[in-house]
Amino acid sequence: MFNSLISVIQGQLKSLYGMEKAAVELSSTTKDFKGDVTLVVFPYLRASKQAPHVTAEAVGQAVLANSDDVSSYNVVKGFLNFSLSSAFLQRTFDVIQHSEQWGHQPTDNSRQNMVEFSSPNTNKPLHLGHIRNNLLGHSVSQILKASGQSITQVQIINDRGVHICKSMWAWQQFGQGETPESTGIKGDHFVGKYYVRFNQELKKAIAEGESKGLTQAEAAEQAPCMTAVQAMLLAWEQGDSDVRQLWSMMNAWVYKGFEATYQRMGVSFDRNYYESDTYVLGKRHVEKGIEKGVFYRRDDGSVWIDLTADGMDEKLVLRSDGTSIYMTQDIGTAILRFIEHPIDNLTYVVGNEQDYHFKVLFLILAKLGYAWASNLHHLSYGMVNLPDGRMKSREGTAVDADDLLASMEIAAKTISETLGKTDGIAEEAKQHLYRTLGDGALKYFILKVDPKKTMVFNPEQSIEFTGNTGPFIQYSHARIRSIIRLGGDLSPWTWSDIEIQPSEAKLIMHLMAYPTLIQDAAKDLNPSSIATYLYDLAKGFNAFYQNHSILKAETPQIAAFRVALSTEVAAVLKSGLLLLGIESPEQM
RNA sequence: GGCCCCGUAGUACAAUGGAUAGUAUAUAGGUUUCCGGAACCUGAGAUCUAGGUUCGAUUCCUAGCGGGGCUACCA
Repeated sequence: MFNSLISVIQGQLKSLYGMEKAAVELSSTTKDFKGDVTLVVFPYLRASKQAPHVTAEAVGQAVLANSDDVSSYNVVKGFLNFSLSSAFLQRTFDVIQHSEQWGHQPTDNSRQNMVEFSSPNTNKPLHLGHIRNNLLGHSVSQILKASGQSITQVQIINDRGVHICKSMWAWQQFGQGETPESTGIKGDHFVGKYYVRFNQELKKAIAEGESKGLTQAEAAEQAPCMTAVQAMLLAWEQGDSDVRQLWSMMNAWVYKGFEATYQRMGVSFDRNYYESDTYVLGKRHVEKGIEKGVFYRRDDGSVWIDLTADGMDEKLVLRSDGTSIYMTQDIGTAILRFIEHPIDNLTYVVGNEQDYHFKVLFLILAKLGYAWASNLHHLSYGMVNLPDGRMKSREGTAVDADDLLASMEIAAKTISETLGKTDGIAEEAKQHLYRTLGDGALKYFILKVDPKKTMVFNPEQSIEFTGNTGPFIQYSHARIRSIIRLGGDLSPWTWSDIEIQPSEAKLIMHLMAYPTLIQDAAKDLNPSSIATYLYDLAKGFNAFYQNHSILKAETPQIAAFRVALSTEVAAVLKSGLLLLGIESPEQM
């Protein structure tokens, strides 16, 4: 929206100081100064050869004379503050009002991006760490879509390996044939129970080993349950039908459980990859890489890449027995995805403990000669800690995803009932509402934090519904919608009926920033900027609402304009919350 | 040890190199003739330390201190 103003400023900088295509950046004026947008003139002093305030004055005067976007200006030291004209605000609001979906770009099918997220192990239920991953993956996908990209959402499920064998072995030993159905336990929790059981056995065996003078590592290695699990893993690799059958059955239980959790969180995938299918991929590429001289084989048969010249280590890419590791699989899967799908970008949502892994992976793919290696992105997010420290699933301090979602819903119910605002809503709609509000609180609490930062999850604070929270924004939205409903039929209005008030101008400018915000959030893969924006918008509207009557405005035309403005604010609140995976109720 | 990330009010989070470092909680107070008070308004409270670059540094660079992660023929 500032394009014409920026080009006027550039034109004036040229005619005043002979600057060709000067960089012009406008920022919004700090609240304690008069004006709407600010140009910092320090960068132009070299060309103007004049004092900051003289330069600012000269530019201000020239721009005012040549642009009807601004109505006045003032100068404070090197800061040139413009006030936007009514004409500019009117044009801006007209554009917002007449756009199909303000802020969203139409999907450009030539911009294909694949987002991988979630990617759980199948031996235990999802926990709080997975929640951050899923919320980020879903939100970033929505943001990329809104920015105009075509998105494919995928996950790779770690369905094989030593972890699931531990659950399998424990179930075989102690399960006595019980199932999720027979016990009424959700499938993923059921399998997780046996993972815990295995670890109890292991702990006992280690204690026993240590008492015989073994080191902890030796004791763990020699523990009977561990050797049994290793044997089971080998049998799986060799395709042993009993083991495979057990494996399929237990994974199926887990998938059923996961599906319920995903649905509850509101996330979905266009395609699932399974590690049992992909773990052998990549070997062929390793062989080719050896021929190219990218990798080298050691005497024991293992294959490595030397990255010391790039400031990293030597990394293994194939074991000496010829089997794949994670890296091998990821090389193969990435190549496969670019062959199978017409994508030009691939984004991995994975925790920052794997920063090094992805650095190496991307470098290897570049060395193998794939041009798209520069279009691989790692959305690296920080861990979620509890107020008293790190979560540890083995110590039982992990926050279970299903429990957390359920308790948020209960908290929402309690608060809503206390406030007594849901009387008269049908019972079924109430259930949905509590869920929506609980989700809103949780999702906003997690997504408002910069993804790359380690965050503290405080259960008590996460169910707060006042202040900088999801329900605050949901409430603001619901209240606006309520007013609009009350308004009913409104008289027609034109700009000649309206004198835009300062707080209305602020709202228009806030709405104006939405498209750029989405583009920036997409570029940075960062939903937290959306959260901050929505909170500020809701707060700005509430301040306006406090001081100006909407339906009982001075004239019916002003009332109609304010309803129109409110409608656009509500639409952006709703649209922005959806980018965070949060619904906006009409009533709460 | 090596490599990477992070240090902002009591606590939790903001701040494309720009003005007097924002917001929420907690804390002290205020707003009932009014469309939804889950709201609004006011007060007090912070950039780990020492250098450097810059007209200007929470932001960039160096060193130190503190916290976390990675450093497996695990994923």
